[in-house]
Amino acid sequence: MKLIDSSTEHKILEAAKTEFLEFGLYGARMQNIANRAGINKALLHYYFRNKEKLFDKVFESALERYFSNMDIMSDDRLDFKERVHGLADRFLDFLNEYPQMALFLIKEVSANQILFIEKVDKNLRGNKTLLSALLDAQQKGVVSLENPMVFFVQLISMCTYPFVAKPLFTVIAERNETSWNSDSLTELRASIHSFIDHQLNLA
Amino acid sequence: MKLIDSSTEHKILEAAKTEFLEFGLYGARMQNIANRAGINKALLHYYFRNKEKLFDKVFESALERYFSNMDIMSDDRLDFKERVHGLADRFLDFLNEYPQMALFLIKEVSANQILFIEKVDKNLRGNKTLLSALLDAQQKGVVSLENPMVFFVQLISMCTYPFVAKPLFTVIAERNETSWNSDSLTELRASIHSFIDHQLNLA
DNA sequence: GTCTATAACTCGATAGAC
DNA sequence: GTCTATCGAGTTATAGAC
Repeated sequence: MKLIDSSTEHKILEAAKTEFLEFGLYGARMQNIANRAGINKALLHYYFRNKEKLFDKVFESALERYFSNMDIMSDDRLDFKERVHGLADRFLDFLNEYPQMALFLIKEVSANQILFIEKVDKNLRGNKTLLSALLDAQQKGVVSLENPMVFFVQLISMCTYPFVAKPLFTVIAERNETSWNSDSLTELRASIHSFIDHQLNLA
Repeated sequence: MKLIDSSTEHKILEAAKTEFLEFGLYGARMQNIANRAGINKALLHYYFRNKEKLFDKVFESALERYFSNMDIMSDDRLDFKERVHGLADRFLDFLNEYPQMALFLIKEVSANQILFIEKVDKNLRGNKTLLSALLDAQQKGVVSLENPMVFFVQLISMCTYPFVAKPLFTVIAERNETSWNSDSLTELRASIHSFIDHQLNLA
C-alpha cells in the first residue's frame, strides 16, 4: 500500500472516476479522461495499459467505498436496532454525496456480474454485512422478522432507488406541481426509520 | 395505425428491442440487430434511416407499455385503496415478465431526460397516474398520508429496485446461503401490500 | 515520464447493382 | 426491397523522439 501516489497517477484516477461515473465503461472516452487530468492519451496507457484495466481500478475503489458503509454493523457500542438505523443513515448520506454512484454500480454489476462476484469477496472477507447480521440476529432471537431477506431487499430498495431514479421522480413530481428535493429527502429518511422500527418491532 | 407490419419491419423491431434492452443505445450494435433479424445492415437504414430513429421507436413502445399499467388508477369498479394495491400488483407482474425493462428505462431516461419529458406528455395526456391520484385523494380527504410524494417514491422503489438490482441481490443472497427467487418475490409482494395498508390506514 | 504522430480497428452510414 | 462492397468518422492503442 503506497502512502503517496505519484501525482500523475492520482490525477488520472480522479479524472477516470469522474468520467466513468458519468458515462460508464463504454460511454467514457480516454481522450476526455486525459483532458480532465491535464495530460495526453499516451500517458493513460503508460500508467494503466488499457481502458479496461483503468476502469477496473475505478470500479474497485467505488465498490470499496460502498461496502465501507457496512462497518457500522460491527460497532460494539450500538445495539442491533441502532446499527440498522445507523446503516440506513449512512447509505442515504453516502448516496446523497455521490448521487451517480448507485446507478453506476448497478449498471456495471449488471453488465459484468462475474467481475463483481470476485471483487465482493475481496471486499467483504470476514466483515458483517446487513444481510448476514439480519440472519444472525434472527437466529439468535434478537429480532423476529417475517422474512429477513425480504426486509433486507425492501430497506436497500427504499434507500437506493430514490437516487437511481432521481431524474424520473423529478420529472414526474414537476408534472404534478410538486417537487422532489432535499426536503423530501429528509422526510424520506424519517419514513424509512419508521419502516425499520415497525418491521423490527413485530416481534 | 397499420394492422399488419411488413414482416421485415416487424422482425427488425423485435430484434432491436432485444438488443437495445440488453445493451442500451450506445452499447447496442446495428450489426447485431441485423444478425438477430436475419437480414443485413443496409436494410436497417432503409427502414429506419439511422440508429437513433430505430432506438426511438423501441424506447417509445417500452414507455407506452410501462405507463399502460396506470390504467387501473382510473378503474371505476375499484375504490381508491384497491387501485393502489392493484397498481402494485401490475408493476410487479410487468417487471417479472420484462425484468430488463426497469434498468433500461432508468438508464435511458438518465441519459436523455429531455426526450423522456416529451414522450411522457405524449403517453399521459389526461390519464391519471399514481402520484396525481394520490395528491387528489389526499386533497379530498380519502386518505391521509404524511407526505404523498414520499409514499409514492417508497412504493415505486420497493416494486422496482428488486428487479433493477436483481444480479446484486442474487449474489449477496448466495454469499449468505439463502436465495432470492420467485418464492421471495411472492413474499415481497405480500410485504408491499402490508406497507400500503399500513400507510393508507394512518388516517 | 511525457510528448507527437499515426497505426489499427470498430461501427454507422451510403453507393450502386440486382 | 434486398444485397455486397466500401467509405469515413471516431477511438483505442502503440511507435518512437525527447
